[in-house]
Amino acid sequence: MLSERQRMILNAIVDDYIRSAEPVGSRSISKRGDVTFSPATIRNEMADLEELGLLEQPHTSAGRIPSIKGYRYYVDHLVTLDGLGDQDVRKLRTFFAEKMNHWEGVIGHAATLLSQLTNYTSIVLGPEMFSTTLKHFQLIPINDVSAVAIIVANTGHVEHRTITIPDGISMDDMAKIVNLLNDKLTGIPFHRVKSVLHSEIAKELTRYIDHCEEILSLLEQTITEEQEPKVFLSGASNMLTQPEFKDIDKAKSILEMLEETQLLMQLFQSNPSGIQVRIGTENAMEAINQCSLITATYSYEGQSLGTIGILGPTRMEYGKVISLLDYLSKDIALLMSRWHK
Amino acid sequence: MLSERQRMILNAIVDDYIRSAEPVGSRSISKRGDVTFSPATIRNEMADLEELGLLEQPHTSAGRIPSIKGYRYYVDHLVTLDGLGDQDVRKLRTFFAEKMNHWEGVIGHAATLLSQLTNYTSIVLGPEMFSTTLKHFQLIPINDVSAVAIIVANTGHVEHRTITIPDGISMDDMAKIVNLLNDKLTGIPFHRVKSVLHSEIAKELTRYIDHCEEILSLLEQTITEEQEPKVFLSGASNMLTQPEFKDIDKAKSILEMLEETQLLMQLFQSNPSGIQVRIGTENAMEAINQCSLITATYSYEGQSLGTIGILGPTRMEYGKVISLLDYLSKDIALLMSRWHK
DNA sequence: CGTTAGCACTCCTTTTAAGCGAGTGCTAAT
DNA sequence: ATTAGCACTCGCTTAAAAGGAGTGCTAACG
Repeated sequence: MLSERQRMILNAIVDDYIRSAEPVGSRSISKRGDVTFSPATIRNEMADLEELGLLEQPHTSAGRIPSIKGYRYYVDHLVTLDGLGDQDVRKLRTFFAEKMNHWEGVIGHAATLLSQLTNYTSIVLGPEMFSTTLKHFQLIPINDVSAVAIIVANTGHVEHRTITIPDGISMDDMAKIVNLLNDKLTGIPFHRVKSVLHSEIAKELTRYIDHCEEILSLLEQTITEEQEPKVFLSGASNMLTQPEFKDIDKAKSILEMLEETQLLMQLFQSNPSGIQVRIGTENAMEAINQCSLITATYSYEGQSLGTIGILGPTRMEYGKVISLLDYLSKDIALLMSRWHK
Repeated sequence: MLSERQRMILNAIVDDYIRSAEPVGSRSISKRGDVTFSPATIRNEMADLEELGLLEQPHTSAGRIPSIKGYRYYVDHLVTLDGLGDQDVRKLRTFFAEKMNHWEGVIGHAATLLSQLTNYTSIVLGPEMFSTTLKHFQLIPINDVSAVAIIVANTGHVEHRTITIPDGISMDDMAKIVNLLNDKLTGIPFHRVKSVLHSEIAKELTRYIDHCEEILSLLEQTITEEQEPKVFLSGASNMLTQPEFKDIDKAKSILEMLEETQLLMQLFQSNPSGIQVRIGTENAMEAINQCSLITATYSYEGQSLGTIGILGPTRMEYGKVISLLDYLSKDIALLMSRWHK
């Protein structure tokens, strides 16, 4: 349990360090105004806080910087969430104003906005189709051997891919298949599509058409494989602004990680609804052990759909970022519900 | 006009500098084996080459490095295109083997491949729809007020966006409009869609439906706005590997530029078919004045469709990159023609 | 007893100086 | 025409010195 004074001092140190990126000394805290004790007193408290593991010293005779544990305490107990400035609010308001006609637009724009407002890197995961239902399925022939399969979800989400039509399947057959699929699958949640495809559709299909196994597995692939969400990244170069990454090698390993979509999705794996803060080594990923990741989920009809997140140095403006993510995730949810209500 | 010996020396200097990134001295050239003259002789020639503007000296008593003009001469007259190693060829072969079912897959994969094989940054522009024709147009209602418009090109390219249905337009009306559009627009090249929409469609539409101006402009937007090609980027972090960008600020300004899709498209603006090399300040963009950009167009039925490119330091392995781009652009063209023949 | 002034000490950072060495340009010899 | 020899330049590395921010401890103060 920390005393009130210790908490004030810890708060002051974290705030100062977030601004300056340099170890904070007792003198500078004493001069801040909000902590009215002398440097000597503050030094004593700082020694205690260091013993508790909340602060560390880069070397003897340097100021203190917050440890991971220190940031954690700050985030859990001290941070103030007033962080949205006038400009920020104005930009966020215009977020609604811009006409967006597909979700990629919304999500991509949100990513850009986040990185611009924070000067950190933003990572945004597009909506998962898990809880959405199939609205429409269609095959459009391109030529004799290939067709475009188009899948529309009830959220307006569209996926498509080109498939090769197996030999021995006529145009008529295709039309029948499409009708059958629309009959049976419309309104079915995507995560159940696969089983319905196997149980009901397979039987019907064998009646009409030969070679049905082939086309069935093709459709299965087409419909089920595309469920992985898309990742949007913005402001990766902002990482280079941070003094902690002036070392090219550190910067490089982070940027390399950011380029691997797979890894980013791993990073977002366990996202409980609401806002989550992962500080430094609390992140599983080696490359971002000196970073903090703050994520917020956006949801539609109570179901959490996707995630927006900010990656920055552990020395991050937690207050500002948290309130921004909170605000924007609700905005996105609202925007999506307006579309599809 | 350069003498044979001068060309050998220039070639040796460029080759050496590309490998080492350090100013090349007369002594080290003399020891290479392929230029059998003494350092003193080589020094004389180097002084001449500097006077011609092909070499420069970072400071007195340093070795020489190629100037922009020097690289230009190297690329135009000296470079050897044998650059594809065994591994490279093997990886390129597997490019065809992977199953790709939409063009984004091909293009994205090509970008990854290029950056991995070269350790530079690759930029790839997806196919322009300019010369392609409309294959199918469809509106799929999502709910009472919105629908998804889907546009399929004869190349299998699919675009979609959500539109809001204006008041006073019924489902029947929509169906009529879709039929009309498919009748009139199928087979029409995209660049002519707009005018056809205004001339023929507008007349017909006024007969059936009120409020037609509104929906017409909506459709026009939908169909014409989506023609801008998509940009794929890979290996941006490779820039940080190059010693010339160990300076964080230089690296940052380049990475920032790479994040702006608009700028990248500008960069590719004038792309005559075939391979183009732009060295250093030959690039219009300030941020990449210390970079070289090599681009190759890939085409389909004689019409150049899109561009693949490599961005690296001026000290780039021109031979290897040029042959690689040449090879891959033809591969992509072949792959696309196989789909749609 | 909590708080604060004073002071010696630590250690990082910046500055200055010296020496090294790769490379050049010129001259004279081959 | 080519090459060996040599004095000279200048960036880079290493070493030493100066500077300074900040601490921990002790003793004095209210």
